[in-house]
Amino acid sequence: MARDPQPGRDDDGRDGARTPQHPAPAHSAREIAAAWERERPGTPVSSIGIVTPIWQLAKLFGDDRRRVLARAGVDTATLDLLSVLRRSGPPYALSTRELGHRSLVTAGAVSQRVARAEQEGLVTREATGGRPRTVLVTLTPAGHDLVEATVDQVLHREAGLVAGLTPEQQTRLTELLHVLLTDVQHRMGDDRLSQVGGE
Amino acid sequence: MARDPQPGRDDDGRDGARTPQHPAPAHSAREIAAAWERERPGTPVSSIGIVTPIWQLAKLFGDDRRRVLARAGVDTATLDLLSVLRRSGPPYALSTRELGHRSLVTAGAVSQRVARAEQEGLVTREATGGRPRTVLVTLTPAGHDLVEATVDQVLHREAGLVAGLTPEQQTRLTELLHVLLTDVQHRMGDDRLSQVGGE
DNA sequence: AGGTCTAAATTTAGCCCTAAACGGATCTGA
DNA sequence: TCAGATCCGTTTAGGGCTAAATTTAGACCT
Repeated sequence: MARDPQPGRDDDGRDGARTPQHPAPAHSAREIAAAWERERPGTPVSSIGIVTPIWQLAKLFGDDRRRVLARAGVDTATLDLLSVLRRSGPPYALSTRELGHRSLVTAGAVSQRVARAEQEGLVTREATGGRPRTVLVTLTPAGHDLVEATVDQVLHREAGLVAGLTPEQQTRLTELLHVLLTDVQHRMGDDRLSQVGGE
Repeated sequence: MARDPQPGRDDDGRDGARTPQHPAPAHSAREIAAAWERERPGTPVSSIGIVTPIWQLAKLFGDDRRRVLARAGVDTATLDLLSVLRRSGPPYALSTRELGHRSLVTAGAVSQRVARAEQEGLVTREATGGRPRTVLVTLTPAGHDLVEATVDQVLHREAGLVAGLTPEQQTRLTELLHVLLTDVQHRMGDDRLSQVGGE
């Protein structure tokens, strides 16, 4: 969720963003937590300061990346697939199972991504007689070229977006995010924890 | 259309494992950056330590929230809409424009969200003869009840997910995320910056 | 060997979103 | 007064994803 507190007084009203359609504002985690406290005293707001900005940043980064890649005629899901293969090094081939693990998407999503990329000649798919049934996805020269032509653009752009933080802040943020991510992955592993926990 | 939490599925008593399909692993930002360096020396990897974990955390939190809410028969987009209205306080009404701003989605998405929620009797929509053409969306008692019945579950669950960080770490992370978010929003405002800049 | 079990990939149904085209009403200026 | 510029909201086209059903081919057992 992402939202804000008060309808009335505000500060924006300036400039008209050029970006496609959507607006920019979106209110801060601080304001959202305050609004819950005001409307529903006792609401457990402690996680909002972390979860909300993470969600908002992911949305902003994701939308931005999609727009940058649209110019190159690729979509983010395809570039993600190709990048994973490219990064894995020669022979640039992985099983669909491995692809799902590394991209955090379901097997069905991998199947569809690969089918689209194969259609465009960016990867090939071959059934190796693995144990139960392993399918190996391999990067084609065209796929390799596409990664080379776009990945620096994306990373360079994103480096610019986080450049507002000092090197020390970037380091500290990276560390904290790493700790949180590791811990969250661990907790999700043992789900059935409190899952919903009721009141 | 209102959907029930967990339909029929009763034939098989045994279950317990909850996680639907997808795996857990996913490589860390550190490994990803190292892989790019190894495969393509010179790749601008400086942003990976920040952007990648943010993206992964948003995915994990989002998937988790969707599963928690599915039990209550709601989807995340609808709860987001209802929450924004609920938090705005009496009379629990906002324009579609304002809704888009606060949820970071396009006008088209707002239109669809409201249409679905209206269909389920969670909000009402009325054209006020505002300036150019303003549509006011108002929370119904049913919508209000749904928020009350679910929002604590979600927030409580998420508080548990970030509980692995010490209070000091949580505070520091909240601060850094806030700074980064503010800065990124500012930079996105003056787009046309380097946009693609690449070579 | 033959029958079942199981793991992996694919297919299907349904949802949500963005971008762009559209529809309508207000305001502006000649 | 009327054309045109604007500004909003809605609609449409198409993409991507999850969850669940389905298919497929080794593995295991008797």
